Amino acid sequence: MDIAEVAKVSGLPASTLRFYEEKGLIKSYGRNGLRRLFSPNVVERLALISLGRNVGFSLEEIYEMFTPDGPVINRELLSTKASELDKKITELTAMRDGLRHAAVCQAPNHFECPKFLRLLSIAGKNRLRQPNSLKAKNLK
Amino acid sequence: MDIAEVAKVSGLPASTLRFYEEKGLIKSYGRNGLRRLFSPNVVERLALISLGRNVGFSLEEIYEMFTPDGPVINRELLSTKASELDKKITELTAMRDGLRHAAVCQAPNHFECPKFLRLLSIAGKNRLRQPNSLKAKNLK
DNA sequence: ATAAAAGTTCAAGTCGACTTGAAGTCAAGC
DNA sequence: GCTTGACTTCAAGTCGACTTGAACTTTTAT
Repeated sequence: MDIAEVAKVSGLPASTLRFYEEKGLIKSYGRNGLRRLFSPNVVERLALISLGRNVGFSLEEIYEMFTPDGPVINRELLSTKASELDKKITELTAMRDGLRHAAVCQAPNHFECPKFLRLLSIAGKNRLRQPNSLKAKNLK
Repeated sequence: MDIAEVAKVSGLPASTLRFYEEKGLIKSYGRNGLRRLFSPNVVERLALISLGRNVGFSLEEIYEMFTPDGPVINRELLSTKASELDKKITELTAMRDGLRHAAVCQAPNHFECPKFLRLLSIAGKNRLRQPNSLKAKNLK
């Protein structure tokens, strides 16, 4: 397949496909002149990448998970990521239920509704976000 | 509370708190000299913002959902966002199950495992990502 | 054989969400 | 009353994930 065809069936712009190839996320198996040639199964891989992006993984995480060096699959990493998703599903669920309730709740604002607060606090099991610079700061 | 205290209990750097205030996501109720004064319930609001960020909402979405103009709450928006989360939960769940399986699967790579592919294709109900420029392009 | 369409590289630009730096202002303890 | 440290503003920088533009090459359709 040429890049335009992959773009069409994947829904991703050609620029993104080039960018992904540069990052090692996909591969073309050769060239026709200058033009990249892709095998059809790149489409499946792109679907996986897109799904990964949608669930909040960075390109780097996706690379680590799905581009093993040699025949070695990092099973521990996969389990870890699965657990992270599990935690996130809890948060999403709490937020969803909170929103659904807020949509019908008559409280003047969300913070005066105990039900809303309780739903959200479920996600609060694993509380507030950590600053990016946590590690660096802690060294001092 | 002064900004350092809010930073401490929220786990967010002061720079982020200033940034959020500038964006209208939080408010200080006044100043002591130059210094901002925050009411304690800003902490609760910050927890909601952090949760929102964690579930993938942009600051703008969070603003729209939780900073009503006047007493009007946009209930339809909240329902819509709840449904988006529902869809996302489906994706997260599929990815989680795919990863959990891949972690123990003996197939040489994930794309040769029918179970992995089937799990992911569940999320494929709502398929590939759309290019940013979809609308613009379609006008022509 | 030639011109348009489609592809290529590489550098620079964009966008959201912050962070960092410089330069200045306060308030609190000594 | 003065230093020091916590705060302030505002501009600029950063990072990830792409996108865009310019200059160029190759098909491909006429």
